[in-house]
Amino acid sequence: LRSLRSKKSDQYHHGDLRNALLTAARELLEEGGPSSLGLREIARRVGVSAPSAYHYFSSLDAIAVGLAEQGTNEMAECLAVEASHKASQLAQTGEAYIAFARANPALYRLMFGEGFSATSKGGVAVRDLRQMAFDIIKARLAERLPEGDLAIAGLFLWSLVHGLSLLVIDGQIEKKGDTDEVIRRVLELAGNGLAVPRMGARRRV
Amino acid sequence: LRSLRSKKSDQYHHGDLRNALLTAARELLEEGGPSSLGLREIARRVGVSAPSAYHYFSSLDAIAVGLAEQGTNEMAECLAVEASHKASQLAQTGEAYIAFARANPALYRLMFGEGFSATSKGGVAVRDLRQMAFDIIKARLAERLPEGDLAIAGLFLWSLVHGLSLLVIDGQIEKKGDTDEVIRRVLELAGNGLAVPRMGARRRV
DNA sequence: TGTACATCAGTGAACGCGCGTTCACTGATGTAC
DNA sequence: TGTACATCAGTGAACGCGCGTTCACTGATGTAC
Repeated sequence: LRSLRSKKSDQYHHGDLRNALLTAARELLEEGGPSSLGLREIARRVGVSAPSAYHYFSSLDAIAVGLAEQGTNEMAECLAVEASHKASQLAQTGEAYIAFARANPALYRLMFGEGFSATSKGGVAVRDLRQMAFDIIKARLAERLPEGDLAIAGLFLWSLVHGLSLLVIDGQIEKKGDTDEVIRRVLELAGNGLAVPRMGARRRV
Repeated sequence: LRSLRSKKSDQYHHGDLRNALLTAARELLEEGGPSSLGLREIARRVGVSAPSAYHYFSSLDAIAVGLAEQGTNEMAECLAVEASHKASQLAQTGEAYIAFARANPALYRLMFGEGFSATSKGGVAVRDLRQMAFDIIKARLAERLPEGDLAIAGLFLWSLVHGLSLLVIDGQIEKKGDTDEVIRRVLELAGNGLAVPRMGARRRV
C-alpha cells in the first residue's frame, strides 16, 4: 500500500481511511461520550471531507457499530487471559472485565446501546455483540459450576460486574479507599454472599 | 387555581404548565429514550409554544434534571415499602428496585446520566440524586449487617441490582423462563454467593 | 518505455431539516380604589 | 359595582447553528497494451 511507503499525509488518496475514521471516532467518543459522535467531526479530525466516509460506512450508525465491534473484540481478548491461579480465576475474570470498562468508559457504554436511537437497527446489532461477551463469562463459569446453575449464576456475575463497572465509571463510588481494593472486595462477596456470617467463617475486614 | 375549576383546555393561561411539561417530557422520554428529549417536541405535545417553557425551566437540561428528580423520589417511595417478612426484606428491596427500573426504563437510564452531555452541569446534579438512592439501600442493609461491612456490601448489592436492571431493560436475558423468577433466583444468589456448594446446602434447581 | 484507460477514493456545494434560545410583544388575570 | 392598572404567562418570528446525507465531479492510481 502506498500509505505504508510514504509518510506524506497530504496526498489525495489516504490509503487507510477506514481505520483512520474508526480511530478518530474512538477518540471523539471517549472525549465526549456516545452522544458526541458525529460524522462531520470525525471526518474533520482525519482531515478529510465528510462524504468520503460513505465509501466505508453506510451511515453514522454503521461507524458506531464498528466501534462496538472493536470493543467487543478487545474485551474478549482481555477476558481470555489465562488466570495465574486456578482458584481465583473467576475473580480475575471479573477484575479484567471491570478494568476494560474503566479503560474505555464511553466505548463500554456504547457497547450497551447508549447513543443509538431507539429505532436504529444499530441498537439490535449491538445487542448481539453483547451476547458474545456474556457467552465468554458463562464459559468461564462452566469450569466451576454444575451446568444447571450456569444460566442464573452467569447472569448473577454479569449483573454484578456490569453494574459495578458503570458505578465506577460514573464516579459513584466513595472517594476514600483505593478503587482497585474496593472492586476486589466486592467481587469477593460474589463468592461468599451476603448471608449473615456463619460461625468460624470470618470475613476479611 | 383556575385550572382546577375549569376544564376548558384552550385558554390562554394554562394554569399548571410546569407539571404539564414534565408529564409530556416523561412520556416522550419513555417513548424514545433519553436522547429523544427535545424542548420543542415537549411544548408541541402540551399544545403550547416552545418559549413558554422558559418561564419554568432555564433550559432543556433543567427539564431533564426535573425528570430525574421525579424519578429519584418515586424510587425512594418504592424502596421504602415495608417488607412482609423481616427475613426476606433485602430480597424484596432488590426486587422493588428492579421493578421500578423495569416500569420506567428510560427514566432509570436518565437517572444514571444517559442523555446529558459530558459538559453539562445537569450531569453532576443527577449524580447527587443517585447518591440518595444508594443511601436508602445502605440504610436497608444497616439493619442486617455490621457497620464495618456496610460500604462494601452496599456497593455489592447496588451493583447487582443496577446491572441486572439494565440487562433486563436491554432485553439481554434469555427468553426462556419467567423474568420475575429469574430475577428472584439471581437475588437469592446475593445471599448465598457463588461458592462451590457446601455439603447439605442444596441450592434450588 | 510510453500511453490510453478503467477504477474508484476523495471533493465541494448544496439540500432539507430541526434544534435551543432570544426578543419584543400581547392578552388574561386579579387587585386596589 | 365598576374601572384603571400592574403583573406576568404565553406568543410569533427570527437567529444562528450544525447536522446527516446526496450529487455530480475530479484527481490519482495501477494495469493492459
